[in-house]
Amino acid sequence: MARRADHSKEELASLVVNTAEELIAEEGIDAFSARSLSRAIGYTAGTLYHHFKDLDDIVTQVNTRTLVGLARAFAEATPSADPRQMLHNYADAFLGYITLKRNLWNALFEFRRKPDQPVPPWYIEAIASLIRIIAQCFSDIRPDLDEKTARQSGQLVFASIHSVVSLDSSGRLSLIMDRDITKVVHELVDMHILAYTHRTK
Amino acid sequence: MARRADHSKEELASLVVNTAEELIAEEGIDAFSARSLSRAIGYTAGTLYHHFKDLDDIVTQVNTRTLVGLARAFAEATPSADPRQMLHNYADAFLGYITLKRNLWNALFEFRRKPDQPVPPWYIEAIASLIRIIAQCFSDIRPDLDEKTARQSGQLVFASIHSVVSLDSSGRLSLIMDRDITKVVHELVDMHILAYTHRTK
DNA sequence: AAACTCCAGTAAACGACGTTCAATTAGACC
DNA sequence: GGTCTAATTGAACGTCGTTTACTGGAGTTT
Repeated sequence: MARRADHSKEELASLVVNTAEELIAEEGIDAFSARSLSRAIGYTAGTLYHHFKDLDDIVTQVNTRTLVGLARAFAEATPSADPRQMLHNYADAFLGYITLKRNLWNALFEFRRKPDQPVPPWYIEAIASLIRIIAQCFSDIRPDLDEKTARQSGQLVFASIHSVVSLDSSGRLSLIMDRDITKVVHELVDMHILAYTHRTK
Repeated sequence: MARRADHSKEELASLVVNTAEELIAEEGIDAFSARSLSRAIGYTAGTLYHHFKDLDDIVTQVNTRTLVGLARAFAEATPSADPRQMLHNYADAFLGYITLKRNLWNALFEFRRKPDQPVPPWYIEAIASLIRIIAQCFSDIRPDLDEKTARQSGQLVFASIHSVVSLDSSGRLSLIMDRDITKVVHELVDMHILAYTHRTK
């Protein structure tokens, strides 16, 4: 078994989170456990609890990375002067990212934290910053509408797309429709653009 | 412990499903287990496996009831000659039903069946019949568009609303927005109507 | 260099989980 | 009453997250 000389406190902490990320990415959140993680890093399960509050703590750190990665994917989306096209480009960035990191993305929303456990605030802030980017496109489409309306549309399109993609990832989209997720997402984007374009207030 | 004289095979089967439904409705799917169920009916856990293949089997039967109940809620939605109003009425029926049966509704989508386990076909058919009802409203709004377009819009609005409601039920809608689910759902309906009304093809 | 303190890490345990199975036992039939 | 069958049990298996008493090596003090 590994001894403390092998890794400093910080090294071990990042070893744990890195390995957790790999395991979840490869095997999915269902196959992830305290014992499989500790086995993978060459320590026993108890050690994890000296460095992290619980498994939730570890998964949350992995999830944070996943969210940061999505923000980067957004930042690297193909630029376009047309806000409508830009919304589609963000959709492609989103689709590309979650396709690449399917299991990690699912972990973000499938991992069941124990009840009452509040969502860490930077989760919310990370998502809010993505929605701000989307809302800006809506503002560009109809500059006459106020900022709140654009933000709400951004939230709606984000929630809709996220949800449909989640359904797809968990294999349940086929309960509702037998169509390609990429097509569905872009159709949703078109739908939101069309509705926003024709809004009266 | 209960003996076989207490319940016939059929009585016991329905006792199991009834009790499972009650337990899930009251405590949520997370608190539901083979042992808690068997304790509630006065048998041991092993007995469950003589009458059902596994827990999945039992939960699936409960879920089927939930879907049937939703179909009834749709059928009992306030009628309206205006297809746009009717879509909102269906949305209200949906919201009312899942508010009433929150935990059962969550069980439908949160219960993790083991991998590769195919979704029972009548699940899909039950949902398809709901979507047909919605698609009819879209057909009435724009009779000039073909049936396939209406059906796809029906699927899209169903998926969007279902997803947003799921996010809300699992407490994760607040990750994205801080708004009342009823408002959001009706706004989504309006948006889909607006977009459908202005479709070009 | 020996003694001492401290704490990272271990192994074992706890109480849960889904599921299986040999043994028992109650009811049905002859 | 005896025999057969099938329902039911209780213990067991291997899993899970988490806690805990103990150990032994590293760093510090004498």
